Amino acid sequence: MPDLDPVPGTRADARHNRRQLIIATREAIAARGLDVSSLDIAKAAGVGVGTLYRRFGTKEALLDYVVLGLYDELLDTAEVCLKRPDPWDGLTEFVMDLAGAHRDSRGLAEVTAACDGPSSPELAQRTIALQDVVIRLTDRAHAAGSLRADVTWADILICSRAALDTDHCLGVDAGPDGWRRVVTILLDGMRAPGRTPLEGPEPQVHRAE
Amino acid sequence: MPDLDPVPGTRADARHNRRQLIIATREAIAARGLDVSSLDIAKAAGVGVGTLYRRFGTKEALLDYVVLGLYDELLDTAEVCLKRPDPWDGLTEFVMDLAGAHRDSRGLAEVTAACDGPSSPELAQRTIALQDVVIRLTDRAHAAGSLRADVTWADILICSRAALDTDHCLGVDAGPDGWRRVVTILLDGMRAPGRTPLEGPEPQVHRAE
DNA sequence: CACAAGCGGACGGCATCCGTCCGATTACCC
DNA sequence: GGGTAATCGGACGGATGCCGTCCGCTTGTG
Repeated sequence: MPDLDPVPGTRADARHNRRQLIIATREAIAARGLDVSSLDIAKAAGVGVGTLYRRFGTKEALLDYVVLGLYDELLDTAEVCLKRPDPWDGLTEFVMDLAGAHRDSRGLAEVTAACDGPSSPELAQRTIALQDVVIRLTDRAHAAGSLRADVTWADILICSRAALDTDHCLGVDAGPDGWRRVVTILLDGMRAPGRTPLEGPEPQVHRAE
Repeated sequence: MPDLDPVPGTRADARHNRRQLIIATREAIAARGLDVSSLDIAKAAGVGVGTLYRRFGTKEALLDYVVLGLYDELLDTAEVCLKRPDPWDGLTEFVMDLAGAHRDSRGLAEVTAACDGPSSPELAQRTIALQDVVIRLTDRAHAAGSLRADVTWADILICSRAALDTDHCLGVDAGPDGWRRVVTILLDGMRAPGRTPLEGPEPQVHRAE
């Protein structure tokens, strides 16, 4: 959780409020997505809306800052997975983690789904870094022969969103960890050798240059 | 598309407007979900809001009627799948169809995800009927030995929501039919014999009695 | 202890939505 | 073809929600 405060000349209460705002924003976008009201965030942080705008200038800026933190955590996890001795273990762990992160924060899920590319240069940089790690994870698993050949790294990313909305269906309740069953089934379907050939075009990449 | 008009004594223009409203509502909730404004629906139908309320009494009533139609279509597809000679083919076709239906109508996806049970007795009846067909589809596939034993019929329902939000992730674009790749991978993961055991509790059922 | 920095939340302005109501229009029956 | 009752469109009142500012009061700090 990035809490270093970039404005060291501020008073102690201001720093404290800044932190509370970040924490509250994290929780708010996790639960309700990016469409949170300034008032909700401020209330949850125990401050007035004025303080939010004084500390961050814009609601937008606050959200950007928090989302960037989430991306950085994602990168950390990904690099841990890359260090696993078994390529398949590393890949599956990553997919499970990314799926979990998406589920843990609706706001994060909304940002990774943005089809017009990242909103800020910082986010674009993290996106590319994440893509690179996923490519390496996938290459390793392909080389080891544990991942079916027709599954691309882009499929891996797409599939890690599959557990997003799988809590209920037609009266069935998957329970709090039900999404893990879905991801497990998916991963089994990805193991080499594949059985049903994947048809249609592979997912395409828009690299933000 | 259910268009029989339940109020035969009405004038021709009234019947026509009623139909237009139903069509417009279908398209509106497909694209934007259940949270559509009366004005949007009326505009798309080429009528005034007054007509909407005159024909259906409530926005709620109009939505209910349209959703019920979607459920009935779902039931028809399901029963077609049940008639396929190969149990595995029938099951996979159903999962693909249900996933597609969820994707085709955001409104339908919102209704099937309702965790507090169906809102109307009519919907509850359709829900149970659908569950019954899925149970039979699953039993057949289990009996034939083509579906791994630890996948339950409830898993089938849950998994048919997995393709709901899989269009983009971190700059990757799955394309218009990309979701089919996800479902295909899932179905491969469901084939007997399973490889990674499914842990955790099975999805639970809330039968609306 | 003085005072600058910081605080809370009321506020004006804007957008959206619901469901009603009424003057104008039109389908249908004779 | 004409009279009439059914129907229509959309303006409207009332309600809600959100943004970002502004100002009188509070508080940390040198």
